[in-house]
Amino acid sequence: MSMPRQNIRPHDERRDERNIARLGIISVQSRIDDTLRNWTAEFSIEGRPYRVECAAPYGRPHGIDTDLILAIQTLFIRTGCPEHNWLHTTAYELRGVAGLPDNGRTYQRLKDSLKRLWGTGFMVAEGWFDPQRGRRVWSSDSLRYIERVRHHELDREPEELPGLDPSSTLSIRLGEQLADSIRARHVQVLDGQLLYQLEQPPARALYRLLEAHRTDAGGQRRLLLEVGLQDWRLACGIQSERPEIVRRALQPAHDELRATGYLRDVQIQGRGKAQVLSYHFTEDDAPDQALVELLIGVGVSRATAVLLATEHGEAVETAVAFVRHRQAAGQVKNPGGLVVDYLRQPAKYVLPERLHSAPVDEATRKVRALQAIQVAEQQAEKAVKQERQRLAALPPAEQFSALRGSLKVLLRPLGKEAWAGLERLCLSGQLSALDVREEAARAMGRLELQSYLDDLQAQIADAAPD
DNA sequence: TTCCCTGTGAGAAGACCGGT
DNA sequence: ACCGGTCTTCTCACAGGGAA
Repeated sequence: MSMPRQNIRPHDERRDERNIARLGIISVQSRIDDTLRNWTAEFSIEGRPYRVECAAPYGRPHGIDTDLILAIQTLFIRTGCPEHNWLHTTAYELRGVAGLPDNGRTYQRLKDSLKRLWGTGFMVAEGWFDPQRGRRVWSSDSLRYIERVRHHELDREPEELPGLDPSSTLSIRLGEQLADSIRARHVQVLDGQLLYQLEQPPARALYRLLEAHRTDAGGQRRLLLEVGLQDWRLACGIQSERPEIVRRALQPAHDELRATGYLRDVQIQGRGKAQVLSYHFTEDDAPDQALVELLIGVGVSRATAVLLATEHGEAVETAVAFVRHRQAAGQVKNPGGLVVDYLRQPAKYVLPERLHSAPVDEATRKVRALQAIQVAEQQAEKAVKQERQRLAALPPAEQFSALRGSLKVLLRPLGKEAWAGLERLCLSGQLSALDVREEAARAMGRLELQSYLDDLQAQIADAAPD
């Protein structure tokens, strides 16, 4: 059972760690030879070398695995990137954020996908950009997308990854480096609207890959990306070495990305293995990319953000500041909508005094775009705190019933009798359900759940002599 | 079930190269 | 410059099997 949080709609932006996205671990192909369990790729994009060695006992990740890893990272960031690296969610929520249809087959695919992602381990040599030190680290390291997957069924003993169903509760522990890198803000923002428009998984995967590679070390998004076919084949995880097959695999994705306006053009020059692909991105007419990122950060789609930044220029900063101010003061149901409305009809709104600001220079603006991400995360944290306050104010019985689900998951090993005892203590107010849940969650994060449960059991036995 | 992605192979066309 | 041999790459057709 996850903490109540702002629901993510299909059109909201997705977050994605950029280092690993560049490695091409997840193939853009929709089908793949799953007998291939080990592979090594060495390639170079925009002059940056990459070397990856992978083992995937359940087959190489591909197709919807991209959607899933985006959903996992997005949800992890929304819950404030907890230090224990666990994401507690449900198969239903994950499916929704991944943009997959809600039917029986999806849950089977979700299970397969999680297994592939969890099973895939990789050694990365070179090309690891350390955001803390602001430079590339030239060492090799073993990484994993997902460290553990736990699936809890409320009334059944846990099994190893049993079949997922919509009501099941799912806990995913992100790989250490992945989580650390996300915390260090080495993330890219992907346009949910665009992801939603792209019908085929290869097109979505290619969009993610292009975004990761088009951004240079300074954070600037290039308008042209030129890649050698051989390098790009490895970056995309296309298995065939035949140049015409590689092109054929990319063709539908190129068509889709052009049709949605993300790419202006794709040119292919040369012949055979010496071919070079030139991706021409649509010129964002917005004079300043930071403004666009700022808007996306409050939930505006990329297309709309580009439009607004073009039309309104620096007023965007005031608008975003206004919405942040409103958010901090109370509830804003739809921050994206409020920003749009503010920009279109500023007369409707009264601006607080301190938000009237002088025009700022380029550097300040970039810093602010970064801050916007941090602010969004602080907002999420704040929402969690507010929810905690609301729960704390409830009478014991109501508090218990509100938390019943998550307690049941956390404390499942207690057994029926102790559970009944716990219920009595919580209902009578002798124990606070909220405290119990928080302590249990903390204990779980420190891998000390068992000793906590033992303590709790003793407490229950003392308090309720039969 | 149908659809269509992907790998394979045949044959044709092109690129490359050394010899005349 | 021309030729012939060889290797690469392209187009096309087709089959298998995973996705919807």
